[in-house]
Amino acid sequence: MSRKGRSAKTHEEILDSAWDMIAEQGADVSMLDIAKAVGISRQAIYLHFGTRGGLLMALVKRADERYRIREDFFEALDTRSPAERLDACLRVWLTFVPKILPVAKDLIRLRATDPDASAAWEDRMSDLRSWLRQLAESLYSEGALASSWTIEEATDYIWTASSVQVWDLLVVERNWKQDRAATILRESISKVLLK
Amino acid sequence: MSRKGRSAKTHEEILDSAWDMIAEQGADVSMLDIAKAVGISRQAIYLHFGTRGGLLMALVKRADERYRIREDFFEALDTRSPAERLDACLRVWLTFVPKILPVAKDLIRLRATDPDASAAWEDRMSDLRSWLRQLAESLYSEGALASSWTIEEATDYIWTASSVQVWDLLVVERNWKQDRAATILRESISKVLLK
DNA sequence: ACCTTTTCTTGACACGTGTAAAGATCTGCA
DNA sequence: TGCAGATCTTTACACGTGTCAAGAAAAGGT
Repeated sequence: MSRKGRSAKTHEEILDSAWDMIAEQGADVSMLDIAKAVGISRQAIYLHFGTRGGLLMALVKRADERYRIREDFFEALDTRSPAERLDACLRVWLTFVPKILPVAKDLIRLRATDPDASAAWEDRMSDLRSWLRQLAESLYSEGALASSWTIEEATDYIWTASSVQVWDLLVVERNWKQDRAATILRESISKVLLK
Repeated sequence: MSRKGRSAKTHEEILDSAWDMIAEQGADVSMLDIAKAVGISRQAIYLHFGTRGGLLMALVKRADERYRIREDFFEALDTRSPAERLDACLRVWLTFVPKILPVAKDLIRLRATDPDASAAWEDRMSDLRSWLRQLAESLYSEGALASSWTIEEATDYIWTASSVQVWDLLVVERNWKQDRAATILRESISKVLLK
């Protein structure tokens, strides 16, 4: 957990404050702002999380566990009908995306300048893609995938079309309601991939 | 052009160097790096472009004009058959996207912290959406749009699905070849939108 | 050649991230 | 109680963006 010999209490307090503040103000929140809110020094945060990217990554991973994204996804992966399986998996993921949106956006922004943040995010995306690959494989092996798709391309397509970036464009930039965005993304991905 | 009483020669030299350096190293290029390459002081760049976001925006706008994106798009908009029209417009746009990708990515990154960059980019995206809206309108009025789509939603969907962000995910993150990415995006957008 | 205006440079500052080292404080335990 | 180690603070620095003001240098006209 990258906090060699650090207080678990302070650790959690930082995460709690940071989550709330970033949800409200995004990239405008400085490390000093978060430190002040917790009542500690700026450097204490660096001792706990290394960099801003490290803090954001810890927030994402905590959310992963709290919302049981992995468990819910694999439960959806059990759905029998291919079409319903794709729909169920996308429902799970698209329910999770808005929850981590502010933190994930800032993390994506930092990837350009923070190699550690970049590696950690890529690692997590690699996991997500392995789940989506299983989904694509199951669709393929049951003959549900439209003929022109390979498993790899289908995986990448789902990954892209249901990404944080796409969600941000529709919901934040274009003010789509969350339900509407989720519905259209699920329907359009199904239409593109399935026979 | 935001360069009240500044040398046009220096202005162009900055743009030339910045374009090349950002194409190669993206966000790693500092304003000082660019200044050194041109042989001027860091502050001279700020006198010409205000901020890093201003410089990037000037690069994007110069590319808009050089590659005649607007003209080419409206020429494609003249295509008679609805399906071919959508395809032609997407071809034009998706040919342009990779050209501005490095600069656009950095600009998108800066939006979170630079209000001017944010406003300028949003302004440009507003133009693009007005073009896409005309495309969506023409498809709608000729009955080519699948029944569930409104003009506004179709516009936003095309805008999102053919965005710089989506291109980046497929081509940069997932190493898709440009042709393959363009083809799949064109085909999938057509499949989703058209009857 | 001279003077003026335009253009660019220099140096300084505020604020952000990230790193390092030294000192203070708090905690558990003998 | 008092020590030792863990934890946090303080101070300082390097580098980035962005802004400001004073001055040098180049360009132009007369």
